[in-house]
Amino acid sequence: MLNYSTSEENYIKAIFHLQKQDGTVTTNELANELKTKPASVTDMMKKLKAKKLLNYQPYKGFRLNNDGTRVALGIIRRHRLWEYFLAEKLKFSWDEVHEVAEDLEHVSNKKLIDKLDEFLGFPRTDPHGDPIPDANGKIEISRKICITELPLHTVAIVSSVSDQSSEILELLEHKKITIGTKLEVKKKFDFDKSMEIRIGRHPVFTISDRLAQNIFVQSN
Amino acid sequence: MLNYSTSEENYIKAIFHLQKQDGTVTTNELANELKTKPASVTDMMKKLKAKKLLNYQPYKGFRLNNDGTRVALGIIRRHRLWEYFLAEKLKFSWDEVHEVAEDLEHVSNKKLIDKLDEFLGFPRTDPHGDPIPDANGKIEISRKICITELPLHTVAIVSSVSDQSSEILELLEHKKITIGTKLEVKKKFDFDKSMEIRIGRHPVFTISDRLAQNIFVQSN
DNA sequence: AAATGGGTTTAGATAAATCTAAATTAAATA
DNA sequence: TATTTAATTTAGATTTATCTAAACCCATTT
Repeated sequence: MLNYSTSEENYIKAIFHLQKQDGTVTTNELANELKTKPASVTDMMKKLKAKKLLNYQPYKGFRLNNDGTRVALGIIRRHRLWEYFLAEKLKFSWDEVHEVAEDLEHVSNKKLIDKLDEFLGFPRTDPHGDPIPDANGKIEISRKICITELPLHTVAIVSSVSDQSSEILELLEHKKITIGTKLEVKKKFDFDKSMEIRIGRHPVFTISDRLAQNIFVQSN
Repeated sequence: MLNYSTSEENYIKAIFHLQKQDGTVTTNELANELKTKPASVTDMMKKLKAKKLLNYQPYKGFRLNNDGTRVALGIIRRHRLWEYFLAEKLKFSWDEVHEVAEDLEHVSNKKLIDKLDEFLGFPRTDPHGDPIPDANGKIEISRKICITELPLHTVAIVSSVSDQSSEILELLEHKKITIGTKLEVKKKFDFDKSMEIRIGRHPVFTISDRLAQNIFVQSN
């Protein structure tokens, strides 16, 4: 099991998150995601290609291969276990864990992570509702759909939120939407794609399309 | 509170440990400690002097000033809290925690460390018996003496071991010497400075001077 | 098919941390 | 005090990760 630099790991993780399903990732997308410059991305892609972690032909975009995916899942496992630890044991609030885990995830001692996993009782999801890969890199494919796709008047349980900036988390807290919240979409407006939702017996209220796109529910 | 690179932190910590009491640290000592080259040490000393963390005149050795000491105590606090966490919560064995903590200590998020401290119940010493600085950088001055200084036939309690290589810890484990062990020096030999010690009602056995110099007991 | 323009890559520079080899200083010795 | 030697510093090179600016590719549009 080779070790990768913090910078390499950040690139690998970002590619994993961006490549979703079948597509490839472009230089600009990645530069934007990592708040770096396209030239830096190209340099790193050459390096990761040389390390055989991704498929990359100049001008054609890139995609993690099997080895790269395995590495990415290891990083995500560390990140999500630390998030769980921070929320569950250290009582960090939901919107603070991501940032701290960004640093902790780069400490890559397998025994540490496996023992942490055991200490935490082998949690299946992190505080945002995202599945945690196991020690072998296996991850539950979460059958989740965005509430923008949810039929009207159907109660569903919030299982995760995708954007993990503290801004969105602050907003969700204000609206009292969290993992496990039961909600129902009452109305959608074509004009701005905003929607009215209801939580339990509380009055109906409005959320923007931008926010709705980041809220997911379990679809089993 | 400024941030320092992993490399800077390793230098600061090493100086702190080497400078003991009143003396200064030399370039070679530090290079040896950090397994680096004297030229690299000189470069870093210029940098740390520019950051006003130490007193340094070319060819005269160096010593942390107040700010440098404060930074060092922060690093040591993080290191020892993680060691405690690893031993107490993750059930790492005594001789494994140091190495893992070497990585974790560089994650320098004050809130993380203060919450970890609280979660652990504000431990006073790490698994090696060394005191943990509090959130303000206060550290108990441990009144400990080396067993080489201990008068004969005086029972004392092992409170810490200084060298934290896995080699010494393996040897201590074999000899059944650990923090809290009650022992008594029965005989010292001038020739090789080896000594015979007794633990509880077990038969007397010999330890080398090299080992003895790393075993400390509380002297209150 | 030629031109345009956005996305991408290359070229060359910079900063951090390290190294080797050479020069320098200070302390010990003759 | 002059000399030797060991420790230390300087000079210059290397690696990693980044940047800016210039060059390049290619798909879409005239």
